[in-house]
Amino acid sequence: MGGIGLRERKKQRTRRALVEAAVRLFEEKGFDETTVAEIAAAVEVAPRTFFSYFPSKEDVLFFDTRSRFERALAIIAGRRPGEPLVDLLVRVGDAVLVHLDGTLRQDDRDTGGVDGTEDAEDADSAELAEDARLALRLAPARYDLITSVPALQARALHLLFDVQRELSEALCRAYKGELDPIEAAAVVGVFVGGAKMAAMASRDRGESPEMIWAAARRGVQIAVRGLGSLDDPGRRG
Amino acid sequence: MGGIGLRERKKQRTRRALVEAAVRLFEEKGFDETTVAEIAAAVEVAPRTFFSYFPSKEDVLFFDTRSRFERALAIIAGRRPGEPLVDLLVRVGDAVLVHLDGTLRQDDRDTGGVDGTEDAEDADSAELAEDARLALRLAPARYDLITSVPALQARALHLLFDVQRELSEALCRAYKGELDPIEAAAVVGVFVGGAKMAAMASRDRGESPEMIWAAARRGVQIAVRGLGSLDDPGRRG
DNA sequence: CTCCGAAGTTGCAATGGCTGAAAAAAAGCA
DNA sequence: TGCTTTTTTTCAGCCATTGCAACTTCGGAG
Repeated sequence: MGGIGLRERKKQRTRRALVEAAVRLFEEKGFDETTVAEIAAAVEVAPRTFFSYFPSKEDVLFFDTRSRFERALAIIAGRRPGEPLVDLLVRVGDAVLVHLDGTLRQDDRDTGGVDGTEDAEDADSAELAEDARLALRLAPARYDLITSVPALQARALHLLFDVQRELSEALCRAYKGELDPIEAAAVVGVFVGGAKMAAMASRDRGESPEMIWAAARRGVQIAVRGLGSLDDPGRRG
Repeated sequence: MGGIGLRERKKQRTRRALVEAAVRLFEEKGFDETTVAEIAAAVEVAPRTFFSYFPSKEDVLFFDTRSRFERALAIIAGRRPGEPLVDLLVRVGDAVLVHLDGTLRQDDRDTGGVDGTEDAEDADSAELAEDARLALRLAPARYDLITSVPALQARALHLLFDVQRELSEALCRAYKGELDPIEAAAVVGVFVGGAKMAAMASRDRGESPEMIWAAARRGVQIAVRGLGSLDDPGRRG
């Protein structure tokens, strides 16, 4: 069921056209001021069709969340033997967030026991690369929108939450015997929570992308060392 | 502007009636199957009036979030001199989450420089107590709804996110010179993230309320000790 | 090459959340 | 009681989202 054939190709093209039109319109007129009908019209599709591609107006902005996230799962499943928890988490974080190339390069069918027939796999990875290209192009606009439109922020948080759950399970599996389910969940929550809030705080202060990234790293560092370490008198020394 | 007078009292009564009717209907027929019109009808108000009390159908379930959260802010602002970060956070967590009494008792206008005239303050705290009573009564239903209805879960996550931001700022103020804004945000993210995901994992496994609470504590513990501590060979000893 | 079935698209109609504006009712006050 | 301020109600309407049935297109058999 992967995807060859004219049909599938056309579908993907429409999907991306919808994403692109949506982002452009959201930027130009604002999210609330843009109607689904307008997005559909821009792509010359019936409004009804929009909803066969995306479950809601918000979701069009998260078209690649699933595949991005599956990379993360694969990395966890492919834990290197004896790899310490923190190292693995950092690898996952980098892979997911650097989000630029990665999918564009083609050298990483490393991990996870996945499936796929010959043709289908080629077609799929082509689509994946195309999606990555699109994501790259839309990245700044998307970022602005998600951080400034409440409805999109809410959607993002909810998606992230669900992702975290699945990551927990994967982590638990990868560290069977070392982490119980509760611990695994806590680990993911602590890690993601620290990075997320630190980055957000940095962003709120109007800092540059580099500084936001640095803030996220500091957040992770605090997660790794533990809150207790902040109480030590005479740190910063 | 606090609230004495028939007018204000009536308003609060209507507000609570809306909450109560909404929760009852959501439980009976499901969230999606309940219309705002029905909730309004149950309280004998015009549908339009519902939206002058709550900005959305979801928000009716979070009627006391704001005041609950303000307690948290007050506790942070009232940091005991020299109190270690972790201790304060635990106090905040307990105060907010035990959520049962607390507001019902009347012995805690301790912290934070707030305002209020004589009468208004009395009236307000009466309302607060009434809200707490209502919250207590609705707690189980509310819990079920929020954890099972996606729209409500999303709303809860978004509210929590905004709260975390403000908590970060408060923390930064309470530990001026000890925590910079990024650190403060990371601290809150790590703490809340750990507790949240651990509790959720416990819940997902169908565990009892006590175990969920215990899980949250373990999440906090991991947040405090740091992820790094989990890599130490021979913990669990 | 043509015809069939699957997959996808469209149009239509309806539901229901949410909003703005202006009229009507209630509460507070002189 | 008569005037002012708040709230509620009415009314009209936008738009997201959905179910359904008709219609089109693609891919593959014969």
